[in-house]
Formats: sequence, structure tokens, C-alpha cells
Amino acid sequence: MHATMPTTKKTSAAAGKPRTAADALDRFDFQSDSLGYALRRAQVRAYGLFFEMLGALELSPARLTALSTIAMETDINQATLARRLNIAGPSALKLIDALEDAGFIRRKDVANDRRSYSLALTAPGKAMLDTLRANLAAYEARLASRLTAAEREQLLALLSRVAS
Amino acid sequence: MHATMPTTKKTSAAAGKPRTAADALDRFDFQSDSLGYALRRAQVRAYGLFFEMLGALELSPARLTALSTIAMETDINQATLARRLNIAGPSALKLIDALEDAGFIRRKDVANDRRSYSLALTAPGKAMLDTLRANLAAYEARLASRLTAAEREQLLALLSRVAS
DNA sequence: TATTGTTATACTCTATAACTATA
DNA sequence: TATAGTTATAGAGTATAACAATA
Repeated sequence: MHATMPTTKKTSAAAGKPRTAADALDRFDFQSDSLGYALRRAQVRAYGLFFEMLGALELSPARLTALSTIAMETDINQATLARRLNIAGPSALKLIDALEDAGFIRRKDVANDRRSYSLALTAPGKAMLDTLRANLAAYEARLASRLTAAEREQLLALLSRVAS
Repeated sequence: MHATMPTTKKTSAAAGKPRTAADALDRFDFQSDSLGYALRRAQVRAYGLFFEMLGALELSPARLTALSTIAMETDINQATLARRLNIAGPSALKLIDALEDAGFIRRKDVANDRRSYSLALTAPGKAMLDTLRANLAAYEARLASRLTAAEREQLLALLSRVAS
């Protein structure tokens, strides 16, 4: 259910958090006092902070996911990446193109199979991930700032049971 | 971050839950044991159940929100609806057109201002909301099925503090 | 035949700009 | 001038279909 982050500078929305009409699900009055409603509101705040944390980085959530997947599975090819992300091939291609254009990854020829490329992080890509790790720590702290450590653990446990 | 629900019958995805690359945010390994990650996973399940509940109804989350807003604020006009939903005028227009085409609402002329229409639910629209209320109760029960009543209350309280 | 990467195309949702008719 | 509704257009994201090169 996620919106997307425009990374082109031309769009005036590039600086802000994406909005959808569904964001106003708050107005769904018979959802008051519902768990779905509470989850949504908390997640809206989490996503807002997450997006803010992403800030001016040349990344959208989707590209961030692709980048971290490539980091975890070095020399992955495009078809495998698409399967990992559960998206269509052409969609993966666009993410890869964007990450390559941004200089975070590069395509390398594969020795035994001239059809496929192997994807790997560049030095700037690794630096970006390091930056993200630091930013994420701050994000987590902000998100849980109104909870004690014990309450945070409690919440994590309850959420994991809801998530199934 | 939100995906959308196709309601046209032409799309093969019309029957399924929408997918985005950001859905695979799970792969973001340095989000493990994070509150943001736990929130997202729980919300993904909630949204999945929610979407399943919506089922074959001629509604998307956005249209559902617009419908319930009109129900709560009878004779609202388009510009006000757009402000309530925090969306642009033309976006509201499309929602309204869709809801009117589906027969759930109707535009009525306003006495003192010939520029604006007043929006109100039709009988089928009210019936749809009644159906939704029933379906939502079942949805809530499924979502909290792994929690006791006390745990559910605890979770609601913690979530409301995270939501700020 | 099957797979990898790619291009072409289409669809949904959203937004901004500009128009019209009223106020 | 300002506002309500509308139209036109554009952009981000997604998907499917079809293709060339290679396996």
C-alpha cells in the first residue's frame, strides 16, 4: 500500500512525503477504536519519519530495497533480483537503471553466461548504505521516543503476533 | 506509500492485492529488530486482510474513504471533500465520478450557488456502507485473532503513542 | 525450448496548469 | 478577483507482451 518517492528534481513533490487519498483513511469513522486504524496511523507516522530520513538521498523506498538486496546478495543478476523483490522484470530493470545512473551499483559481464549481468555495489553505493545505517538508527530512536525500552519490547512482541 | 486497487475488470490484477517493490522492504536487513520493520510487517498483514475484505466490492481504499467522508458530511461539495481528503481537486473529481458511476452517491444542484454541487449517498451507497460495517467487524476479529482482549487494548495504547 | 535482458505499450493513481461559469 | 468544477496534460510506478541474443 505504499506510495512512492519521486526522485526527479522537476517534480514539486520531490521534497515532500507522497500523499494518496487512502492516507485519509482516518476519516473512516467506523474504524475508530479499531486495531486496523491504530496500525495504520502508527505506520503513517513511521513512514513519514522514514521518508524524512531518506531526505535528499537519491533513493526511493523501492530503490533502497533493491540496493540493500544487491548488497546482501552480491553478483545477483536482474532476473533473480526481480524474483527476490517479487516484481516484474521490466520493473526491476528500471530500478537497476536508476541505481546505476546514480552510481550506486554497476553491471558486470558474467564469464559463463553472456546473456546476464552480475550486479554489485560501487564504492559510493557502499557509502550510501553506511549513511543509511546511521540514519536508520536515528529514525528508530525518534519512532520509539515516547516509549520506554520495556514498552518498546512489548510492542515489538505484540506486533509480531499480529503480523502472524 | 500506498498502492492502489484496480477496479476495472480489464486488468488481470483486479482480483489480487496490489504489489509494489517497496512491499519487499522486508529484505532491508538492517531493519531487522526495528520498530519500523515490525510496524510495517503488521500493517502489511492488516492491509492484506483489509483488501481481502473489500473483495469484489466496487471500491478502492481511496473511494471507500471518499464514500465514508460523504456519509459523515452530507451535502459536502467537491472542493471541501478535496480539502478533507487532502488531495487535489481533479483527484477528488475522479473519485466522485467513480462513486457516482457506481451508483453510490449523486450530485445535487445547490440552491444559492450554481457553481457547486452537493454530494450525498444514494440508497445503494448507504447499503454499501452497511455491508462494509459488517465486513469490518469480521476483519477486526481476524486481525486480532492471536491476541487476548487485554493484549489488544495494550497494543492499541502503545500504537497510539507511537502515532503521536 | 527456455532464459536473460530489453523495448514497447498500457494502465492506475496522482499532480499542476489552465479553462468556464459563476460569485 | 476569487471560487467550484472541469479538462488537458504529465509523471511515477506498475504490469504484460513481444523481441533478440544466448543457453
